[in-house]
Parts: sequence; C-alpha cells; structure tokens
Amino acid sequence: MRPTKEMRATTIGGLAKASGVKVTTIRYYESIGLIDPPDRSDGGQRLYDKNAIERMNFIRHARDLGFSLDAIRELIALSSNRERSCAEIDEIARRHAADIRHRIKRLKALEREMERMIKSCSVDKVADCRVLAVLADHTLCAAHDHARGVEPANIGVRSKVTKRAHRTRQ
Amino acid sequence: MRPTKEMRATTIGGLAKASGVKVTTIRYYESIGLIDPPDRSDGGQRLYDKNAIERMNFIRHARDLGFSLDAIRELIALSSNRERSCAEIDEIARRHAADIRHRIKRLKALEREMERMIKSCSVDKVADCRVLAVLADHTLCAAHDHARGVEPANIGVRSKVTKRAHRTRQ
DNA sequence: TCTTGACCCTATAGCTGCTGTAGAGACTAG
DNA sequence: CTAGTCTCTACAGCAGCTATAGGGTCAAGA
Repeated sequence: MRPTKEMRATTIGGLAKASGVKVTTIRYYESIGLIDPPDRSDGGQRLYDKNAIERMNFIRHARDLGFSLDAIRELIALSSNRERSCAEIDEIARRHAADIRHRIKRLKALEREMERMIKSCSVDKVADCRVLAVLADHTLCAAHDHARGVEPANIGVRSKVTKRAHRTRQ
Repeated sequence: MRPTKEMRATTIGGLAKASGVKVTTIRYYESIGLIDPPDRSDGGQRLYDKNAIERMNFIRHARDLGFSLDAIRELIALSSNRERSCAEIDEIARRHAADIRHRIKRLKALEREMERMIKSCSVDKVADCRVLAVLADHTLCAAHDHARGVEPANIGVRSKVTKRAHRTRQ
C-alpha cells in the first residue's frame, strides 16, 4: 500500500486536462513561483494532488477574467489568511473592473474613429485614399482625444510586492 | 553654403519632439526596418528631413488607433503605389475595426461578470469572500462564455508579408 | 580655447505571458 | 520487450517597446 498522497496524485498532463491550462503553461507558472513545486515521482515527474487542481482552476478562471499574474499572486497571498478582512481582495477586483471599463471607453472611441475613416473612403486610387489621409493627418480626426490608443492587457492591477526574481531558480 | 538637405535636417531628438514618438522607439523602428536608416552627420548622428517627420506622424497616429506595426508596414508599402486601388488599405482598416468591435464585446462580458462578483461581496472575512468564491468556482458565473478573456492587443491585423528578419541587420 | 551640459551613439537585457523546439528520459499497454 | 505516449530540462522567440551601461558629439558660454 502506497501513502494516500500518491494514490490520488496526477501527472502534469492530468492537471492540464482537469484545469484547461496547458502543460507548458503550468511549468511556466511554477518557474515564476506562481504555484509551488509539487512532489515528484521516482522518475522525476511532477505529481499533483486535489489542492493543486483547485488552485489551477482558480488561476485559470482569474486569467479568463483578465487578471494579471501579479494580481493573481496577490489574490492567492491574501486568500491564505482566512481571518483577515477581504477588503483588499475587493479592492483588487474593483481596480480591475475600473481598468476594464476604461479600456472599453478607449476602444469605443477608436471604433467611432475607424468607422468614420472607413465610411469616408470611396475605394478609389491610393492617391486619394481617405484612410491614409486621416492616418497621415491627426487633425482630420473627429475626436482628438484617442491618443495612446490601446493599452496592453496588463495595465492596471499591478503588484508592488513579489515581482519576479524567481526565474533563475538555483 | 551647405546643401538644402542638411539645412532643414533635425536630429533624432527633434524628430521625437515633432512626432511624439520617443527617441528609443524611433531607433527601434529603424532596427526592425519599419523606417529607413536616415543620413548621418559627420559625427555619426542621425539626421531626419521633413519626409521622415511626416512618416513618423503617420506611424504614431496609426499606433494611436491601435494598428499593429505589421499592419502599418503593410499600409506604408501599399501607399507607395499611388495609382493602385485603395481597396486593400480599406480592407486592413475594416479588419482592424472588426477586431476592435470584437474586443469591446469581450470586455463588456467581463465587465458584467466583474460587477456581479463585486456586488455580491459583503466586505467580510476572507473566508467568506464572494470574489474568491467566484474565482474558485467557474459555475458561479452568470455567463459561462467569457473563457479565454482578454486577447492581447495585437490580434487581428496581421501581415503575412515582410515579417521580421530585419533584426540582424548586415 | 576650454569646459560644461545636453544631447546622441551602440549593444544588450528586461518587461508580460506565454509558445515552440530539441534531445533526452519515464511510463504503460500489448 | 517494444512501441507509443507522456514527461523532463533548457533555451529561444513572439510584440512593442523600455532601461541601462559606457561611451561619443555638439553648441553655447567663460
């Protein structure tokens, strides 16, 4: 009889299937310290228990909702202290929601501008192309406030804490 | 008397001010072949003319509107043939607009989900935090279709052409 | 003429969040 | 025993820049 721990353990492929996170991504998460290194089999393969699957589902879902890895790191750290107020967790979620709203606003401004640009184009010769004209001359824009348009997906929820020194693990 | 070319030339810093694109970014654009290498001064400093400033403004504006560098590369290539139909340019713009609309839809779904999650949180102890509960359990979501949430900013308008082999120049 | 200070140069490494590859070893069903 | 599937590590690459180190250039003022 083997110990219970190993009896209900799964390999990295099983965890990948159970969570919908790819094998390589799981290894990546371990390499940056987002998840703890699991036990290994005699042959050196990673073995995950039920807890690990739950945590990976948590991570997957948070990623689906657009949280950055740093934000998720914070959420995990905060969640480990179950007696603490959840105000901080709430705050992270609120910041993220605000960030999403902000990005929607920006994208809507872009959408209007693009529509305007495309409508005015009469599919003529390049020399008269309105699209190029608008791109070349910012003052032809209706709204002048779309500067620094689309932010990368990771702006907003940023941890000042852990950062990443994990990459070179001994 | 120096030739006209040099008389109206500006350094990279001047171009940066005139276009709103950072000095380092301009050098980066050159390194990937997005702009041509300019003439140099005797001391080896880059000297840009009026054309370069116009082109940089075009690039800046297209970036502000969320076009990828590859899309911009295409636009520049297409625009150089002034007698050609501008249908292809139009097509790039349309694809980009569609991409923007798609991203807005996705972000709105996220926004709804985040709002729901935040509203249900009563700022209690972490142990009872609804935010964590929702993150941990996907089935608590109202809409189950927000999977693979926020795409990176560069999906959609993609060039099959030039790609980048420019990085190792000469 | 010399000096100061603002600008400019190259080269390289880093950022996020992964993905892809190579070359090897582990495990399992027949 | 073998074939096939999985897993291992290590590293390079993707977009679109930014930051840093360690130097050189240039124009104005003393």
